[in-house]
Amino acid sequence: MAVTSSYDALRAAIVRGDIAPDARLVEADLSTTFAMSRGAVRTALIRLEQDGLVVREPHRGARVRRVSDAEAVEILQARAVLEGLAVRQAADRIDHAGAARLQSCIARQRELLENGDLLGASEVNAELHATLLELSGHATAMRLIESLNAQTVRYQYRTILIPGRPGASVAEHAAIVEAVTAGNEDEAELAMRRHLLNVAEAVRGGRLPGGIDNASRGVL
Amino acid sequence: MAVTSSYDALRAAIVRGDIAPDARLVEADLSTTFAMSRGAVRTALIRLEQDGLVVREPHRGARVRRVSDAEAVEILQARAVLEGLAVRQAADRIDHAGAARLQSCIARQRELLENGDLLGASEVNAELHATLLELSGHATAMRLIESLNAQTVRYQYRTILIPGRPGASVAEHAAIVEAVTAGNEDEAELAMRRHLLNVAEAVRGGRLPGGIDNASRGVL
DNA sequence: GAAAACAGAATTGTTGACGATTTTCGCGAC
DNA sequence: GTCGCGAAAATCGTCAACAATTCTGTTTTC
Repeated sequence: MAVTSSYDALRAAIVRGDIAPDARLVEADLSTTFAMSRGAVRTALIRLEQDGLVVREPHRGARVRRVSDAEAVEILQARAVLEGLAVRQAADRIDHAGAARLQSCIARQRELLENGDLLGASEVNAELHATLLELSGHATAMRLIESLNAQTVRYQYRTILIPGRPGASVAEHAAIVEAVTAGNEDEAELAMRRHLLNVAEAVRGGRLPGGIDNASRGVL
Repeated sequence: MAVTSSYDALRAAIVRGDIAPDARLVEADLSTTFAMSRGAVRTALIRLEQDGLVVREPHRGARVRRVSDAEAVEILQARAVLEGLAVRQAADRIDHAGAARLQSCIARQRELLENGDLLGASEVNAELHATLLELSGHATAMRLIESLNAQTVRYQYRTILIPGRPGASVAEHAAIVEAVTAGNEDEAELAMRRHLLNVAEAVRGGRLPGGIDNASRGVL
């Protein structure tokens, strides 16, 4: 079984939201909670800083980086064009097996949504994006998108709570999959960009109704 | 003034090409040549690994990462869409001062090229791209592109040696600047993508001075 | 003569302790 | 009451030494 390095463990904790933004990351504390030497924690923090998940100030320690709403929009814009590139390439080299996997995602997401399972639909959402990336075979785009996505998972749960957004999302996904399976590169890229720019717009403008904002912020 | 950290010094040496790809980076050696503690060198290597400039294998040390031709193409494709995003935003918020700076780049590049100064033209090329990024104000795109560019500077000198490429390049740059100064977002993005995908095509097909066959492929 | 086994060298990884810097907190002056 | 000031605590940064691992060259054995 995978010996979870201090890096992986810390990364997962931050991405998952177990550690809140701006929370201090004291090397000594982490070394005890993760049962690892301070040196190991230190290198993990350095790597995480380069990942953009952590900020370190000299002699002042590390904190998990808070990404502002404005920056989340920027990140989604970058993802939009990069995933556009990926699906373009996916459309170019799509085969029957790949198409089947994509269709499966769509079907399951639609079903989960009809049952009101927002969380499950969100998971399938991530799976769909991951599948598209894998089918693209574009290692560089994959690496960049993975890195960007890690910084904004916190926002996933906010956008999915915006009324009407899940329904629109599934329609947009269907359009992407349709274009990819048809081998239509231009349309695939366009559909992906539309989709992610819509999400960006939701983050930018779509202030969540009332107190749900704070609630979701604390939750994950 | 700026105490060049071990990280900056090593990074510059690798990016500049002073240290060849696949060259071993022994911590003890580096610590003496850079007059810094082994610990500092160690953290620098970790950061560089996360940057994608260095690979480290357990107990086997670090080497500067060699990027294959295929990967260089991928990186240029990623840059194409990201810089497309950047110039789109630059076109949105362009002003007189910014337009003047861009025109200056074009004029100087054209002049240098007429005098046969390929190296100078290449420098102005980098300056133009940097200026466009700065004018876009898109911090995220800037960060990503900077990181990608550091990995492929080695290829700059190969593409510029391909007959006909510098001339085409200046024309493509002019098209980009024209679209940006005109505030035409769609055309700016398209022109930038055409430009960088042409460079990618030159890297892919143009095995050094041998094949001039790179016709502009239908793009987007 | 070739392959396996072994010893020595080279290099990385880890640990613990110590120095440096920032932050915190108590205390006195105004 | 609060503002400044200094000492103590907390925390990071660095260093040297040691352990662990891989590499290299030599020797042994078949």
